[in-house]
Amino acid sequence: MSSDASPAPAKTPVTLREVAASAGVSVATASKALNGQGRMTAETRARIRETAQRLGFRPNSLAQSLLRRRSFTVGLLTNDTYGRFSLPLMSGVSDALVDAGVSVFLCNVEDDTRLAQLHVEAMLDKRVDGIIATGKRIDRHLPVDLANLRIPVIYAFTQPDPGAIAFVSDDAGGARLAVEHFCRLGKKRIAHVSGPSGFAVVHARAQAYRDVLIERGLPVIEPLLGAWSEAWGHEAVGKLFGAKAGREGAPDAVFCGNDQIARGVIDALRERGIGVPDDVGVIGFDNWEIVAEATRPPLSSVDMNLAALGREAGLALLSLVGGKPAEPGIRKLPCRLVVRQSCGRPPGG
Amino acid sequence: MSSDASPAPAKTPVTLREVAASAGVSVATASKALNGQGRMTAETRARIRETAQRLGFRPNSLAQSLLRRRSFTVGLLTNDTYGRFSLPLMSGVSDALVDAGVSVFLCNVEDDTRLAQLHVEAMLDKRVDGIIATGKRIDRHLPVDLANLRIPVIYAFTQPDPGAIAFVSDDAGGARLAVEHFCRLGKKRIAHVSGPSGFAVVHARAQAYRDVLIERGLPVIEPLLGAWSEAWGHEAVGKLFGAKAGREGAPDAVFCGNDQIARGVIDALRERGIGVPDDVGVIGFDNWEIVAEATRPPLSSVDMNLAALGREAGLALLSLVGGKPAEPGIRKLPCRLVVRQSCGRPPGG
DNA sequence: TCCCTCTGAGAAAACCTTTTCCCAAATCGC
DNA sequence: GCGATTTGGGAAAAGGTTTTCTCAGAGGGA
Repeated sequence: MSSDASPAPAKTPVTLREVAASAGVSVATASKALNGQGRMTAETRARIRETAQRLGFRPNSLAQSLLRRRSFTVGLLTNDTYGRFSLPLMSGVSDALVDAGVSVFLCNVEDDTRLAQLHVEAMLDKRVDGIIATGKRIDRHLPVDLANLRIPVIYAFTQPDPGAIAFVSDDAGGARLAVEHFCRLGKKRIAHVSGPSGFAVVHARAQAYRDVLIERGLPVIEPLLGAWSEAWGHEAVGKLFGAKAGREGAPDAVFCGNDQIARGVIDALRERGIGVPDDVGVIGFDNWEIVAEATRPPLSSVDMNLAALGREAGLALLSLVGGKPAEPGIRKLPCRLVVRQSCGRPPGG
Repeated sequence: MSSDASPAPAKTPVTLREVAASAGVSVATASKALNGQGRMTAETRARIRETAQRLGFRPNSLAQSLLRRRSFTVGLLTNDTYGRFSLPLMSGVSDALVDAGVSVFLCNVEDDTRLAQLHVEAMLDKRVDGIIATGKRIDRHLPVDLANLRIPVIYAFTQPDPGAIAFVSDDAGGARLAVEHFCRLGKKRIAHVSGPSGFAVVHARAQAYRDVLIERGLPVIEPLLGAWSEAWGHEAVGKLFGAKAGREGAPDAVFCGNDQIARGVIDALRERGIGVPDDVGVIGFDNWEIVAEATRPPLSSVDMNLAALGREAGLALLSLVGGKPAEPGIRKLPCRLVVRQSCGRPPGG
């Protein structure tokens, strides 16, 4: 009974002091034994370690943080309510940090300045080692100023402050991927339907679209800019394919600014009796799997690799926290084309 | 120059000791002044407060936590990668806690037991005050055992351990809302298409569906159970509306188990030339706005009030952390019907 | 004037860990 | 056998705050 070895669910966590007492040494020695510091006989070290193990000792992270002036904690600020973009990103961040023992505070601040301020202050009070700012769209600022915070800040998939470090997807590169894929499939008249002209990414992708077509000597159809919605995709098909029954001059491929637009395009094409992918190929953007896979046919789409982006942002923050300086600026990470069925098969394939 | 009042971005945070020194009192007095404790002249208290303000003093939360044995931090565990369910829930949790100064660690553990274990231990080491467990579907367990944790655990929208406290949506009530709405609209033949029969919620909703119809003396069409997908909704229409051209005996309303199924149903009805909502009304479940609003016509849907559910869970955890005992058990929170256009208008309305 | 009570404020312990310094004993060289 | 070095381990400070206890002085009553 006295040698009960089962790790009883202690009501209060066991401290280093108790381990030391139980092993018959001082707390200093116990600390050194567990951290591989100091000098002592192998026997002493082993005994202390065994005691700690038996008692289920886990160092109090709060005390460590207080001493080291590092909380092993970072804040992730987002305004993406449904988390469609920020959760994959967050997974990447978390993934990069968990091995370093760093946990992530997630704060969804919507677009509420007061709320954002409140959360930032709470995080500062808790002595987070750094902050990652992210959002639902690359072009929009978060409703709070993170510029002079005395802790490192990394921007990921959101509009950075000048002089800051930011990770974003290479939208132009992603667009090239899509359009070049259409070219390889032998498409000759490739159209582009995208979101509102107020977004910088819309223009970046549109320009890349034009560049590829010009390089290949294919006709450029002026991109149709509208909204990020299915309804707009639907409407755009009306403009592209017109009232004329003949398919002379009509596109044989449509590259869309996001998956919802693509979905609207596909639905509208079906309503007109135009087959996807046989008559017209379609590629979306975002690779929002739950939508892309449910589309009929399953939608090919450009994936922004948000998890990888999050991982990079996490590692960069870690390095900054570790004291390594880093160049300010915007780092673009490559996209990746996920081919499903909506874009068509290679000719003769 | 010496009276520079601008709150300079100090490189290192100002401590209570500095405030005390600057105000010419001891740290004990300073602490008491700022916390409204102890006895001192109003003048002294005001002077200390003013000094703290001027210096931009913010108490180090780590030191406070160490002393109070409370970190003002909770962990939120989820396995919902895209966060469709957990982010609205998380917003509610966060909302309930932010005013109490409590921050939330979000850990997405996918379905990886090792990862889950790792995160839970990290949170325990950081002395979180409690944990909220949530998931993407109410029926599934998280891949980690939270039963004997010596800190309070609340389950929200996920399968709880026996003897635990859980908050879930009232699925039967939500189903009643939908079916009764159809009844009020004068629908006579109401069908139900839902997800896999492996889910308890599927049966709860199906039973509520039957109950309402029986109460009203309307015919019960045996619910069609399949998958949570558009494809299944599409397929189910084939079964419900058969090959027979006549609409004798065919449903005039379909209540769907989620919005994706509903979407599939609507698409399939359109393909058959059946009008929504004029010929057949459709109601979905989840009220996933980004889908429901993009559907043509916009989809009426049962909303599970996830943010409210998160808020309740947060408050319950707070109360538990505060030492107030609570009955174990499952609390069901009411759903709410969001009426858009897919269900139809009242007769003569 | 003396004793008692109140008032305002400070000293110190506590929370838990890490790290620097220090000391006694043991070992080594000669 | 004696001084110098190494070895094993402990005492104490530090990190920033809160809280309890203590204490000097002021004011009141007799």
